Amino acid sequence: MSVTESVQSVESTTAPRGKDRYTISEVAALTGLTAHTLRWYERIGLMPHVDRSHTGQRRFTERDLGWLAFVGKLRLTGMPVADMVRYAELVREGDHTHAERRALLESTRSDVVRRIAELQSTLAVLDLKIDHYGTICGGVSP
Amino acid sequence: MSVTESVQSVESTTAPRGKDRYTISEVAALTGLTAHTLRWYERIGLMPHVDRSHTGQRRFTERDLGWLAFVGKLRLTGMPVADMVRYAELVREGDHTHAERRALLESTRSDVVRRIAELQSTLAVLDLKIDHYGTICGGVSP
DNA sequence: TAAAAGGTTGGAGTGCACTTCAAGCAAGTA
DNA sequence: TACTTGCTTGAAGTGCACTCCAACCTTTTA
Repeated sequence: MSVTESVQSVESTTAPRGKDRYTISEVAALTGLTAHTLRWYERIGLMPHVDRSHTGQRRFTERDLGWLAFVGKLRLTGMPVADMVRYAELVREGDHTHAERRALLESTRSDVVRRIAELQSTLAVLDLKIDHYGTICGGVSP
Repeated sequence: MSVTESVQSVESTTAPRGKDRYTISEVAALTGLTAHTLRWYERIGLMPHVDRSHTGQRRFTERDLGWLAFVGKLRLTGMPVADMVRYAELVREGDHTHAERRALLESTRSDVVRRIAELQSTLAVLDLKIDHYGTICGGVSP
C-alpha cells in the first residue's frame, strides 16, 4: 500500500531485483487487473513493451509491475486512458519529453486537488443530511 | 459554491420562495445539465415528479432545483445513478424510509472518505514524480 | 502420455451515463 | 398569420473502459 520503490525508478533504473519473469495471471493477481485488461493495456500502447517467452507468452518484469503501479495511481485520479497512453508515448520517446511529461503530471495534479475539494464539499452536504436524519441506531448521540 | 439553502429543505419544507415555474431550458442553464439529461433523469425515476403546464410542458419548481443540486453533489461522489434512483424512491415512499436513507448516505459518505484518501495518496506519487522531473521553468527552486 | 489449466489472437459484446434523432406540437415575435 | 424558437416523445446511437468469445497453442500435474 505504500508509495513504493519501483514507481519512482520505472524510467530511470535498469537493474530490478527479485523474480523477473511473471506470467500474465501472476501479474493479474498482483495488480488486481484482469489478464484481459493487461493484454488490452498492451494493445492500446499503455505498456512499455512486454517481453515474451520463446513460445510467445508474455513475461512481465519488476519494471512492468512498477509501471502498472504508477498507472494504477493515474487511474485513481480519473485520468482518461487516452492521456495515460499519451504519457506512455512520451516515456518511450525519451528524455527530451521531460518537460511535456511534467506538464501533463502537473495538470493532473491540479485536477486531483480540485477533485479533493469537490469531495470535501460533498462530504459537508452528506454530513448535514445525515445529521438531519438523526443518529437513531447505535450512535454516541448527544 | 456554498452548501445551500434548498438542498437541506428539499424533503422537509413545502413553501419555497421566488419564481417557481422554470422551463426545462432555464433549469438546464441553471444546473449545467442538458435538457436531454433532465428528461432522462425524470424517465429513470431520479426526479420527484415534475409539474406540467396545461399543454404538457415541464415546469420545474425551486424544490426541483434543490433536489437537482443535491443530486449533483451525489453525482460528484461517483455514486452510480441506480443508487441515486434508489434514494429518490425512498424519498417518495415517505418518512418510514429515513433509516434506510441514512444508511445509504452513510455508506456513500465512507466511499467519499476513502476516495479522498486515495486521491491524497496519488497526490503524493504525483509530487514525487514532478519533483523528479525537476522544477525547470519558473519554480522557486532551492 | 493424457488431461487440465493456462496462454495466444482479433473481434465482438457489455454497462454506464448520457446524447442524438425524427417527427410533431407549443410559444413568442413581426 | 407566418415564422422562428422551444418543448414533447420513444428509440437508437455514442464514448469510455473494460470484458468476453471462439479457436487454438503451451505448460503443468497425475
